[in-house]
Amino acid sequence: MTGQVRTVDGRVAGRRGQATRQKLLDCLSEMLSSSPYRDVKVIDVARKAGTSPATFYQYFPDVEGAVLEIAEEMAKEGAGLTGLVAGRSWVGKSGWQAAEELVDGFLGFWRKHDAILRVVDLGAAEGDKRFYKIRMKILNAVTSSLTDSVKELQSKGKLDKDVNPAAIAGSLVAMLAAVASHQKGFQSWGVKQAELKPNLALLVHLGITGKKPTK
Amino acid sequence: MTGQVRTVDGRVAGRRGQATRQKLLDCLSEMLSSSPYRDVKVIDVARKAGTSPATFYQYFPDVEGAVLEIAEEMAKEGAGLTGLVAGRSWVGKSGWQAAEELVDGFLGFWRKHDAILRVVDLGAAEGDKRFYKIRMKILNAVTSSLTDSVKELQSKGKLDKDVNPAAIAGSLVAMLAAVASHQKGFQSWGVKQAELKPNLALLVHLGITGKKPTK
DNA sequence: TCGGTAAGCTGACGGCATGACAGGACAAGT
DNA sequence: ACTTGTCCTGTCATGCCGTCAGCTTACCGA
Repeated sequence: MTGQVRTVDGRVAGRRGQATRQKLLDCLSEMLSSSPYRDVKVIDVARKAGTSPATFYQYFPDVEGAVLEIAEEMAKEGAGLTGLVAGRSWVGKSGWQAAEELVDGFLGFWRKHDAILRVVDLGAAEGDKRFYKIRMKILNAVTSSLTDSVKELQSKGKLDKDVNPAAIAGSLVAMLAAVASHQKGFQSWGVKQAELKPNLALLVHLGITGKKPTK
Repeated sequence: MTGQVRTVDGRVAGRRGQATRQKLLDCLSEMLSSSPYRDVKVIDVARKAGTSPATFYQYFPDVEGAVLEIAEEMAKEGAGLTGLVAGRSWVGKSGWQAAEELVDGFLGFWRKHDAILRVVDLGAAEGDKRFYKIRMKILNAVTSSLTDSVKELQSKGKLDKDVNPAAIAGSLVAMLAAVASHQKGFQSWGVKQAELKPNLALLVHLGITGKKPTK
């Protein structure tokens, strides 16, 4: 299943090849953090990795292809985000704690991978199915768990029947992602980082349970 | 104040020049809707406008410069979004109506300008202050009004004192923007367009007032 | 009517990135 | 040393970028 790493022209990559490949990915990742996506050139990545453009094209069809690779890697790590929600109780104090930890974990993940995530976001918004799929993979990790939580509360009669669990969960997750992408934006509204989190947690808690949290 | 339109080399643009300039902007706008931002080339825009690349560079320093121009134009229109919130009452049935109309108006605006907005979003996320400023201009139109609404409810004692109005308002607006950018994403969770809006309105209402809406 | 002046446009050019290929360097086994 | 398959790069054709000089067009005052 874990098909060997292959070059563009079909050869299987050996140890040395994989190292070069990885180095190219690392350098690309670094460049994405420091310069606009539109201005990232193959030649710069290759130079940074101490190799030539031709080598780059041996392992990736183009910049986009390499970006997808990095994104895929990140998506694997993102699967772990499920743990932030799965099996959590949303009643009483533990509900508030669940909200806080969800916000914290999510923002941390997004901040860690912000450079690649904004490219994924762009690709998805532009309608590229490959990026779209990766974005879904990450968000689904959280959204589907949250959806289940909402459904459960609904079935216990603690929540109106006419809310759509998936819509609520999806919207809240989208909110977390958006806020994480533009954290700096809040500073111009006079909102500090530390203040942001509890307010996000409040919104999440309100959205999931329909009630104010008991802290 | 309304400085004349000027070419890159300082000449003032006459009627014909402004027409060409506008045509270039229109064509660029169209291209942004149909192809990835990264792949939009000056030569394509020029060809589409029936002119030459050199002409493009007479009016804009580069693609980014032209995009900023389009974005600025849109931001002016975005100022009208204030009307969706300003002077609204958030109590009782009118509160639910306010939430519904806010969601509707916001999603409509975002959908109308989705191509340019995703580029603005990217630029802002990458830390480009010019894009960032434009994004703020649009979001502020709604956010500051919403912030006022929250403050008012707070001063009347209808809302906890420890919530930060700006953080709440900003987060809700970010949510609306994010959901609008990725509306298609919700379909894969089995959420239809029409279902999405009332659920978003519910979240907005909950966030602003802290209470379930009375419909 | 006739220049004069500024606006408007483009052909052409050096420079650089792209993407493909063939051939040389290198490591490992025999 | 020889073979085999991996790995890298020099080189090349192509195409876009960004600039400039110079040509055409429109406007205006005499």
